[in-house]
Amino acid sequence: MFSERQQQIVETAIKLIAEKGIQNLTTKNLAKEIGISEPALYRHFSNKLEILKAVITHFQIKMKPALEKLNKSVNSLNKIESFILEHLKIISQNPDFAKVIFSEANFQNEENLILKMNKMMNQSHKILETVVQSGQGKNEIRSDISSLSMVRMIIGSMRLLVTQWSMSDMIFNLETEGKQLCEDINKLIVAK
Amino acid sequence: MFSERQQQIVETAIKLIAEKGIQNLTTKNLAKEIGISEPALYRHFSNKLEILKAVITHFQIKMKPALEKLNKSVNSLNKIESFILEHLKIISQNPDFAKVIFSEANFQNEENLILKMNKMMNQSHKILETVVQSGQGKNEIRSDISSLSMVRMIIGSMRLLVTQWSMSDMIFNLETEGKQLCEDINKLIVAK
DNA sequence: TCACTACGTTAGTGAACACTAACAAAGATA
DNA sequence: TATCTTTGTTAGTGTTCACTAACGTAGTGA
Repeated sequence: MFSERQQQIVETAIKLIAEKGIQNLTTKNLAKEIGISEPALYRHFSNKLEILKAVITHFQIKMKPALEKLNKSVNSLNKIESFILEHLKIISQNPDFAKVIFSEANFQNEENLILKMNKMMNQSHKILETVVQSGQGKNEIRSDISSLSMVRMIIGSMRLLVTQWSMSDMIFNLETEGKQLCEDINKLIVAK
Repeated sequence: MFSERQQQIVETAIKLIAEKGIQNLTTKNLAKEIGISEPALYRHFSNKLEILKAVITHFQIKMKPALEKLNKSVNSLNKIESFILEHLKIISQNPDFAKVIFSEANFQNEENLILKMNKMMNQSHKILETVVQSGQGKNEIRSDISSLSMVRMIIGSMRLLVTQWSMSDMIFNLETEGKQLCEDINKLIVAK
């Protein structure tokens, strides 16, 4: 789908945003970082907006495995644990993601980009909500709490963990800290 | 501390950011929205960065009451409920806040602004962590979960709720939904 | 009355922005 | 060999950016 050069452009764009925010993503900086001229960028993308769209598509592709691995578990609690840890694994392997992926506001000025980003997020939330509801049905997860609140707590704490990791300049191990969070979530939501 | 005109500038800046993101905050747009000329802005702030600093200070001032009301409760669970609901109350009264306050990445390009923003956030987190730990000591809150995880879940779910509210164009009632979340958090963390 | 301060204005600055016109050269195809 | 496509270059476009110089004027206090 994307040529090698296109992938290089997208990955460099993410790197630039991660370093100094969206305002650091200029065609000049992008071309310089790659080592080509500005007009060369336009041989691979028709304009800057297309590059940003490709950035989001890139996230979608990279994050997909985290959702696919859910089905390897049978138990709902294991599925939730897998959901969290697989996401954290991918993010810790691609540290630049952390700075960009949860900052929806970055793309706020372009209607299309927000929609694309929201769609991606909502998809994840719905999958997790299905898992929680199914777990409640099978009496693996406590049923006195709404699945909506549970999903908010699981995803909310995961996102905050990533934000803290990224803002602390990756000072702690994301996956280790994630396992601790998983254990604690597990204790809270398991059915008695 | 801030003159009336300065306050008007800060509030209009927040409005512009909320509408179309940080890239919509230009001196031209700001002056036009207020109804004065661009150079007039510079009679009240020496440059644009000072305006952004004032935006964060504005948040600090507006959010302060949410922390002060904590001491009106004795019970730890009530304190946590108050922490969440007072924050949500202020945000729902100032809807523009929602779009701006949790988008740390917006200010990523200016070292000083990130520090100022992080400091504000960490202060909140520490206060809440103290409340949780004290609640665990008094056996009001279950002690088999680390206070760090609890704080992450409470603040994480609260932030996600605000993000969802803001991204859905305030389609639901933030305070009503917040009360439901509080109830569910309460059930999860109360000591048995 | 006169000077000073506060707060506006118009008209403009250089720098940075996304993007383009025109051309060059290497490799594949006819 | 001749032509076309792909992918790069240099040199530039008009627009927008934050910010400034110079000036006007109403209100205040000596």
